[in-house]
Amino acid sequence: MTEGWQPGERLPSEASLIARFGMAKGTIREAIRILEAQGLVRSRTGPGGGVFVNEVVEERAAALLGNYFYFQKLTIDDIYQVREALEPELAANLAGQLSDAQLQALEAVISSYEAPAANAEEERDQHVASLRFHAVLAEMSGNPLLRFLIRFTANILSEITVTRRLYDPPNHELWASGVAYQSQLLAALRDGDATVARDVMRQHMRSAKQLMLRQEAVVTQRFLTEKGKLW
Amino acid sequence: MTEGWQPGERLPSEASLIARFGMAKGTIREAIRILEAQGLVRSRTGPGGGVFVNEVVEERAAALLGNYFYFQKLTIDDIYQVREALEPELAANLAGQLSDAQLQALEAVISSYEAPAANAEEERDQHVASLRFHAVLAEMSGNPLLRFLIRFTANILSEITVTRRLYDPPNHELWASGVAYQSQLLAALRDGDATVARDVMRQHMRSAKQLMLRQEAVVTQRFLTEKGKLW
DNA sequence: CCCAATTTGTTCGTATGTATC
DNA sequence: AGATACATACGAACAAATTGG
Repeated sequence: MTEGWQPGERLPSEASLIARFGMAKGTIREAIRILEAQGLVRSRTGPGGGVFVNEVVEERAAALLGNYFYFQKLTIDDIYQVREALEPELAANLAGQLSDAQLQALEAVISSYEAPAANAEEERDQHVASLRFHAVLAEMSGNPLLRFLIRFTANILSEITVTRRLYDPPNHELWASGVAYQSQLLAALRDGDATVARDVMRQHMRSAKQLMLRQEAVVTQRFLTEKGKLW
Repeated sequence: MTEGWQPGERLPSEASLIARFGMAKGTIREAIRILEAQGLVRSRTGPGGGVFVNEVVEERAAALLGNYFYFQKLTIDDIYQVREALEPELAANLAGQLSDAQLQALEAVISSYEAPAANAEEERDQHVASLRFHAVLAEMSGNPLLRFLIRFTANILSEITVTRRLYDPPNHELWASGVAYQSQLLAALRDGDATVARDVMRQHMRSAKQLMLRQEAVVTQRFLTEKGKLW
């Protein structure tokens, strides 16, 4: 950071770091691992290889933050309290701002679960896909903080849904109301009506929270893994 | 994680990990460093020492997440959009829930900046302390996610304020309105009036945002003038 | 206060894997 | 196909820190 290195730039080779700091290879390598674990650098072997500055990607940041909440006892209530605050804000923010291509992308997500699920596996996939709607929507926000937080919370919920099998037994009510709210929301976004978009999203959150609570409030006692990831 | 180890429990010694995985000492140590960088373990030398499972602490989680936003270039607008959504929710949530001791703790924070600052250094400290009010308030929330997010955003703002010297020149208006809003908020929290608490906090956020944006504009102008860059 | 045992921390030399030219 | 320039891995030795006798 103090050197002002940008993503893609190469750090000095192991050999030169050894010389520069007067330390042994093992020590230097441990230091590099510390940076690598944080997602700040990546290393490549071979000629032209080396250690390179890396822009921390969302997946890594979310996984690292997930480690923190592995030890906290998050409830469905906790997560939805935050979602109820953030999601309507996002909806209002994006109303009238989306291109036709973006609106079509959102429609495509909805269409992936507008038909009733035939079995438990499909039910699970639709559950995850309906949370993916929010991740896709957040992706369209110009606010990196809001975007990250909404995708992170949706991801946690997706994790809980999959690992705790909250999709089983099938909840037709949750499925139907979710599709209805998201369709209404899409219309409001297209119309550019921020107030309606905010209200619909707020109702959507409150409704989903109640239905999820009914499926049973459960804590996250698990690392975020690839399973159930939205990206 | 798969072994179900809890914070405080000891991992196998380096020697046994070397034997168990059939790898060299350096390789095992790099693996441990990866866990340590994430805040998941800590290691101690000496007899009775070793590598221990560690509950990821908030500071570490915030620092790791901060690495992500180091590359995302957040604006004052971005941060306040999230604060405007989350802080009123927290205020409403805590109304009527705080003990006398907690209310007094909040009063103590406010009192640290209710007298006008004498110089720039004091001005800076008061700026930071007024953000600390929100961190202390969030600490009292039973929602770990909401608590973390509010403390994280307040921390980012505190950093921006200090590194970009947003406290200079002194802004008497920001200082006075901040104290007034926080005092009103405290009264509402004591009265247990969630609606008023939410509204006061919302107003506080909107006001603070406007004033911060004005400070930012001042800083930008000063920067451009100092550099002699005109366009 | 010192010594011995235990465990992580560091060093150095060597060998291997991998990607590029 | 082979030389080269990197990171990766190994193993043995030594250093430092901590605890208990």
